[in-house]
Amino acid sequence: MDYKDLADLIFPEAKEISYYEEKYPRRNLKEGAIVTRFAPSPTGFVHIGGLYQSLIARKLASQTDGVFFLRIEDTDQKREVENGISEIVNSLKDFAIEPDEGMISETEGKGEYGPYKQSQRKEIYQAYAKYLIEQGKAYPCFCTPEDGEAMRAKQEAAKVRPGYYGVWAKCRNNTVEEMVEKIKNGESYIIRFKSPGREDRKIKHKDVIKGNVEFPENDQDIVIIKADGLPTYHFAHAVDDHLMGTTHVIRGDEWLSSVPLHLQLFYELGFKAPKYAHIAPIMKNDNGNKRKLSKRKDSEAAVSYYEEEGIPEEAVKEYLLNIANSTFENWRRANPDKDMSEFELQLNKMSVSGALFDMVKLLDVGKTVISKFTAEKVYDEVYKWAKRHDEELEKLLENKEYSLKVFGIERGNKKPRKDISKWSDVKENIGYMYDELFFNKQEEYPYQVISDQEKINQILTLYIDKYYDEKDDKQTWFNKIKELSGEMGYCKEVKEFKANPGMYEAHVGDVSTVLRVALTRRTNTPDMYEIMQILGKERIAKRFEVAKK
RNA sequence: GGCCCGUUGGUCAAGCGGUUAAGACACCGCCCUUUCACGGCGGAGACAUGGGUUCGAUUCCCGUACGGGUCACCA
Repeated sequence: MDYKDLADLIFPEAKEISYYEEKYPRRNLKEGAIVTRFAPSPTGFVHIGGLYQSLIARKLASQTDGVFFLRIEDTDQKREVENGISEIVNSLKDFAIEPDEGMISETEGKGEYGPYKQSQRKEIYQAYAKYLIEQGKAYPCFCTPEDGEAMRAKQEAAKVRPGYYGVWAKCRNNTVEEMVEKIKNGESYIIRFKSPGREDRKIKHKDVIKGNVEFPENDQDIVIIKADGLPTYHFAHAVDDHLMGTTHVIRGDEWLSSVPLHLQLFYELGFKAPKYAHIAPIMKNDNGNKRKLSKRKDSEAAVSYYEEEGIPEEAVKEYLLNIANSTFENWRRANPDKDMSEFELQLNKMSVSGALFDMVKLLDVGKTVISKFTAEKVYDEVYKWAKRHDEELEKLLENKEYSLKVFGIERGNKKPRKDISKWSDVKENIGYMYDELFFNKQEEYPYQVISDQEKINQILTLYIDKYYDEKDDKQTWFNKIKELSGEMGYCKEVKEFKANPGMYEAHVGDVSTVLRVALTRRTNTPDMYEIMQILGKERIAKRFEVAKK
């Protein structure tokens, strides 16, 4: 009886690993090409951190003519969620991050290195587990979960390091005969890796982001195949990333402390280890404490939040790129019109510690991004968003020709307006351009300096009857407001007004404010000349009548 | 608790032995011949802490404090 017999008894059906090594040949890519992946579990919505990782992975692969694939890690059926894969696929799609290979729907994948869903790779993992058993590098463990708990309790009481290692690894020293007998008696078991490591030895590792780190060697006999026959994360990671030709493992830094184990696994399996890039998480300030953005507590942790708010995907990605490489900001200023795909991301310039998520900054990026959109693009995006989230707005936007005019105000010039940072702002920002919204709302008129209704009525009447002409150019239009101010006894020039305090009751700006407020019920709007042009005299007159009450 | 990692203005961050310690967002003021936004100019605001090493430490070493991560048949 030897390890070979044991291996055959445990996995009689498993193929030789040479079969898989041939089936998945090394990728034929140019020197320096990065092969990487996003490997989430289908446990619910995609986290902003996941999007961050995929964005970085996608960029790196694209920059080097490499490959980016999507692998689904569904080895824990307990945590699985319905339509979990579609959720992930669609989220990436929403942000225009397209994998070259991997899952493309709940059930289908594309690419030569699949299946890309771990639950469908069971036989592969078992083949490699069998291979380890044959070499005496893995063994069946008959300890029950209850045994494990008891062991931990004992370790805790004795104040020793917890885990399945050394003298605590009861099943590691069973003879082959004992193991075979237990299996034949029908005892249930799992497969553990027989770690050759020693805790008193150090291992040095250079992480692409974190730099040099030093850890004790791994000496835990970790589980590689669970009772359900599926692998644990660690084992699946080693087998998959080897077979799929991953050159760079980009993942959250909660994995950093598993590196000694992973390196050991790769070594004992005879695989070449990939490079590791451990990304710091995106944090949130919670009452003065930094903590990871949490799926439970923080709505902004889910990428769906950004779609719901109407923050353009470009803005979210630019913001994320900002966090990833601070040089991005400079690049963007130097290249305001280039596509962000032209920016070259550098992994080793990524921050070692987690950045606090800054919504204010994101929205600032958003308004800059939107300011560069054409009216047509703004219209399309707002309309698309409204269809999903705002029926009332959607109806208004059905008048495309008119809406394009509205979105065209102060847009397309050198200094475009920057007043929209997300699509959910739109209704509030320009809703008054639509009569349906304007007249249906019972809002106050927030007059400022000139607030006497008599005076206001006088201004409105004079303006519409005597001064306003649709054919005026902007200068003439403005001169007329000055004239009106003069006629009302107000100062025609702001500078003069300021130079002679107390001399005038109000100035031309205050008169403009009256017009603006009567027209829009806002104290701040885009260029009033353009607004009037779009509204037309008849609608202006009607609004003034209503304002006069 | 053990083991790792980190700590530059409110936030994101350059700098890595000698700098007036960049820049961005936010904030404040002024200007831009009507508001707001944009833009321009200016302002306030930082090297966690104690010891070393050094002619000189934000930069190097050690300790302390604080923060984060990790110690599953979850990923």
